[in-house]
Amino acid sequence: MEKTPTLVDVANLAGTSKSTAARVFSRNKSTNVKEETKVRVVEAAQRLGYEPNRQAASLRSKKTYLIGLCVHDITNPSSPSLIRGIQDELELRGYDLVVFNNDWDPIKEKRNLQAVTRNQFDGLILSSPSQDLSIDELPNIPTVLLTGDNKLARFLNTINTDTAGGVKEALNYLYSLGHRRIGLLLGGSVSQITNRSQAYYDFYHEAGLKVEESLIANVPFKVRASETFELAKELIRRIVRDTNKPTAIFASNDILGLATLQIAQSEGISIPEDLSVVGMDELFSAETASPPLTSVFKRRFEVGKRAASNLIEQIQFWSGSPSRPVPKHEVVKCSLIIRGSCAPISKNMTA
Amino acid sequence: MEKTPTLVDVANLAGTSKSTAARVFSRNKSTNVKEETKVRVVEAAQRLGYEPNRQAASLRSKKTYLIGLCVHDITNPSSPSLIRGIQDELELRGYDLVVFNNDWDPIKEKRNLQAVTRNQFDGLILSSPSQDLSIDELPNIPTVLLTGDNKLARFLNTINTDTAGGVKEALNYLYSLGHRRIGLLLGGSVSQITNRSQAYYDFYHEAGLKVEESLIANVPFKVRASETFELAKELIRRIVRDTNKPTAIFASNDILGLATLQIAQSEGISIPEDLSVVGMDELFSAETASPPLTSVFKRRFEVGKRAASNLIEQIQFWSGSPSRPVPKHEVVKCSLIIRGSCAPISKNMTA
DNA sequence: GACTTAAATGAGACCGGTCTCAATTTGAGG
DNA sequence: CCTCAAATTGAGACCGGTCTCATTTAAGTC
Repeated sequence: MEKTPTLVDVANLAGTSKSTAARVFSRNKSTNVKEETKVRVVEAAQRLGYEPNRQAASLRSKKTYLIGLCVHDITNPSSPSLIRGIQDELELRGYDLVVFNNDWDPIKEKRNLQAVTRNQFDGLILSSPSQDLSIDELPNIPTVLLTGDNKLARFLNTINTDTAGGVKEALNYLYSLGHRRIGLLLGGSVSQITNRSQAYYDFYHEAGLKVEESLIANVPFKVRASETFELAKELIRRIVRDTNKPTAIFASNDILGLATLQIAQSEGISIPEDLSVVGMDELFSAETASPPLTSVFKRRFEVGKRAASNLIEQIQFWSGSPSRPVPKHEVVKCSLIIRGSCAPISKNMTA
Repeated sequence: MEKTPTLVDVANLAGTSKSTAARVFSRNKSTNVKEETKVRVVEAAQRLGYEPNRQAASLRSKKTYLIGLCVHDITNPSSPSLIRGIQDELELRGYDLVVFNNDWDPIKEKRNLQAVTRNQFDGLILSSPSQDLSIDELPNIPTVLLTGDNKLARFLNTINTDTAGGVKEALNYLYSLGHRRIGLLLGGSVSQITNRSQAYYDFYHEAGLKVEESLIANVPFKVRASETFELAKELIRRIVRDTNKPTAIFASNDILGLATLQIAQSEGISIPEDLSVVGMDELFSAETASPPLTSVFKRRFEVGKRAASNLIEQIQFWSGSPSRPVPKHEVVKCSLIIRGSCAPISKNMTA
């Protein structure tokens, strides 16, 4: 039927040249078009229902206004708020976002990066690429990395959560409630585990306490959250049944924290009276748990916003320069959300 | 500095014409290229690190291999698995997905639709557009609708969850456990509320029971899940303190179900001994709650997959025809996930 | 070997914008 | 009214593929 109108159609109707009409819709501010002409063009466009064709535009201008994001899995509870932060920031600047899942699979990761190149995206946000990804396997476009502990951090801007700080804040809080024997549940990737256990050791050292290795447990990583959850329950049951059990537990992610809550309840341990629990990640589940789980909030939304604005800045300044600029690294502080899963230590706990 | 190689570069290196080289990378299967030539071209491409430029391709072919998805909010707990289903199905067909949030705002919704047009997307999935959106405000491209109760359903293919069926299944289950006085918690959009309360009335009618209006409560809709959660708690507290309280509660979404769990616990009502609870939506939180919440699973992932494959089919068959085809409507059945929040009715409940 | 048909390749227009550069118009100043 | 710089406008190449159509080459057939 009637084909979609093009810029030429608009120009004809408005009685100007294609060039002038183009200037009306150009993103480039420095276009000089007489007010009267502009009005005529806009009206013509309106009448025809004209909408600029971005594919055509980007072919010449090399700008697609599309950004790629590679995460492990959008289904992972920490993804949505990150993505939302990115989207909100991008929307302000007129960019759209395409999300890819790599499912922790390096092969898939590379395929996704290829798609990024093929689609001529203007920028890329990498949530946590595999360690063996090298810089020249990346598309040569502005990029932001969301993990500090990756080799690529030597080349790319990073926005990173201060998890170590968050761990310390949580431990400090438990310490201030009188807890001295604090269990540590570790999980996730290797770097997450080392990072968090390091913070734990540091805290104990600074506090002048001795670490009891029996209080530390490591939950093997599983892709599916519910599998992790099941595994964690087994482990926690053991810890909690131990005669020598801790008075508090710091779970380095909310899944572990929630598992602790559930196990405790099924074992007849009441929380927070008999055991204090702190989680990390600030999932919605933490809020709805019974009791609501005190948790270290990683502010993924904020991370997303910062990543996006950092990226746009890069896009604006990088254009033309031959090699990547010197990378900058930003850190986002965590904050502790206190809810009902912790209590001061009581007599009957210090058996 | 060395600019990215183009098809012409590849053709030159391979010693063929641009046309022949193009055929090697064409998606169109019916391309006749001699095996030997093909190898030469592929090798040349490899050597140059050539990656086809999709913007250029789509300018002429009118195919962008991009699909748009409009949801309320990616942060909404039911979004991620839906999106993942769509992505997985699209990936198989070589399409990528751009997600837009409308935040329940018709203005934003229209802006998003404009972006869909501007970007020349090949297809569109509308999660739940506002009721006052008319068919000619939509981009004239293949579209799938994910709500059956919208005016647009007269024009568009829909994939819809059989929520009414799910409600009945849940009520049936409670009935089979001996429950006769089942509370109903309603929430969400108007259509969701009418839909589910209708199913509830139908069930009671078919079972030959009389509905007690005092057992039905309506939680006003809030954008933020945690606000809904707080509101719900107030309401539930009232129901549960009532001397004439129900023996079971069906919450028409998991947020309400979880709120029930939390309130019950804080009121000293133990679940499932004193009160059975069934939720709906199958959030991860339902699994991690204490006790784990029995819930009607809406299979959003499946919905997503079906929506995507339905859309692709449309794209393949619709091409060229002047007007939209006669819409087809698919329904995805719910399934009840039984966990620990329900028990058979006991003597002391039937006061 | 000539003839017919299918397979493979090449030429060049075309998609709908952007971008550069030249041409035209406008406005201030003298 | 004339001059000159600044503001507007117009012309047309260009981006990197796809698509159509013509041409060349290969494969059968008798």
